[in-house]
Amino acid sequence: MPRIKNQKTTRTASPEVRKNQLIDATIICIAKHGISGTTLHDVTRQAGLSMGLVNFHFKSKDALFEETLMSLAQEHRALWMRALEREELSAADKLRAMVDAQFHPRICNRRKLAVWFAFFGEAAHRKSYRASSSRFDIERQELSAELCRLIIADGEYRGVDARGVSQTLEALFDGFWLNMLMYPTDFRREDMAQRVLAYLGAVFPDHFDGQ
Amino acid sequence: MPRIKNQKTTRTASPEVRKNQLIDATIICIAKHGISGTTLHDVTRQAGLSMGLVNFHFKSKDALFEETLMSLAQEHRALWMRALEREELSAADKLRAMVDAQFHPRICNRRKLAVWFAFFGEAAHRKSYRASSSRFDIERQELSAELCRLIIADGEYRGVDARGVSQTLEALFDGFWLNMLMYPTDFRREDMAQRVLAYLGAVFPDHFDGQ
DNA sequence: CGCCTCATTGAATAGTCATTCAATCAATGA
DNA sequence: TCATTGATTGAATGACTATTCAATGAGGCG
Repeated sequence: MPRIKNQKTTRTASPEVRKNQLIDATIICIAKHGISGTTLHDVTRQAGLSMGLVNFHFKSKDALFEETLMSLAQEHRALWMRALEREELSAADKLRAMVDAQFHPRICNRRKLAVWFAFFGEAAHRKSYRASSSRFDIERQELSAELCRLIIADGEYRGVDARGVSQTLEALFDGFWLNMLMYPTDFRREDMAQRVLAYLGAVFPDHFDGQ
Repeated sequence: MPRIKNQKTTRTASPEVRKNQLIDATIICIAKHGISGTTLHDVTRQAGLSMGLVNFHFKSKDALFEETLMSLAQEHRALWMRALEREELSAADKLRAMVDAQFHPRICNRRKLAVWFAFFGEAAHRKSYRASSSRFDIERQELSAELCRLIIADGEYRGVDARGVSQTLEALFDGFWLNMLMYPTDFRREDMAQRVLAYLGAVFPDHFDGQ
């Protein structure tokens, strides 16, 4: 197998490589020890680098944490965005794809969920964390409400509120995530997408039939 | 107005009074500064007491935090338990009462929600936090599943899974809580109970009619 | 009134940790 | 080869904080 040149282990590397390396290490450390228990010593050891590097590549520990959250949020967004850009899909199929994305193993696993909720726990009193996640959350909320509107029009559903359904969806996503993190044996990843689809089936029976 | 004797401000007070005072102060501080940002100096100042008192009344800062979480969990449990103990209520009414309890202003307010999620954020890596909340969560999960079973039998609903509905309910509770904390203007407390009832109406139309 | 018990105080202690920085080292181009 | 640039190291610094404890004070009881 031919190696890509950049992957050779050199002592020095480009800032971008190092930043990603530190962000990855931060995710592992926060998942293991939480935000309050994660020290720069832990992070740099996990990354196999020396202490001073964080403050060389990032303005501060806080900045590292912010970029870590941002990186999670971007990864998440990229996943659900891909489905929505496929013009050939119906509104219902796009919504189905959003559900799948939400429970995709790349973002919906123990480690990442632990980090998400570690940040949510701090978000209440840290504007910057709230800002990072809210930007994409609002965007997704609007897109899913729009999809619901299309489905309601298409199925001529009476007494169903698009905004209500999309907010309920959002709550289901977050709530299942939390319970998967806390009670992984009761809330298994493979079942959760089905649970959400069952909800959609109850609200939009013509578009999401049972099972 | 006659004062109750114990409320007189004396320099010394019973350990129980002091512990509650410190727990209340802890809730305020965690809501304001998060778990990592809450120091014993903050807590004791908030409580109007001196630094050394925490380690006199509690084994450690950690123990104070654990008892704070426990106190939140107990308060929560007391609220939904009260409804379930009223034998004259139907299963559907009991479920309705659980929904109301979940969004009761005494527990469902910005301050308390911030503290709940601060603890959830740490729960991933702290067994003691997980244990505190899981004990009651599991109890409630089983009770709500039992209520769903009764409703399904009573309404002869086909293709509805009691466990699935109760897990979905749990996710809705947690998910709406999180979104109320993060986006209070979009997710207003008064509407959230309605959203949950709308879900129940979609699943059990004969027991929870629209509105 | 004293005495005793126990809550309370806050300064001292010991430990942790983010951040800084002078020195070192690798790579690149002249 | 040498010089320059920029990444890397890790010990030193300084700030912060949980915990301890000796001294103090209040309340209750004989």
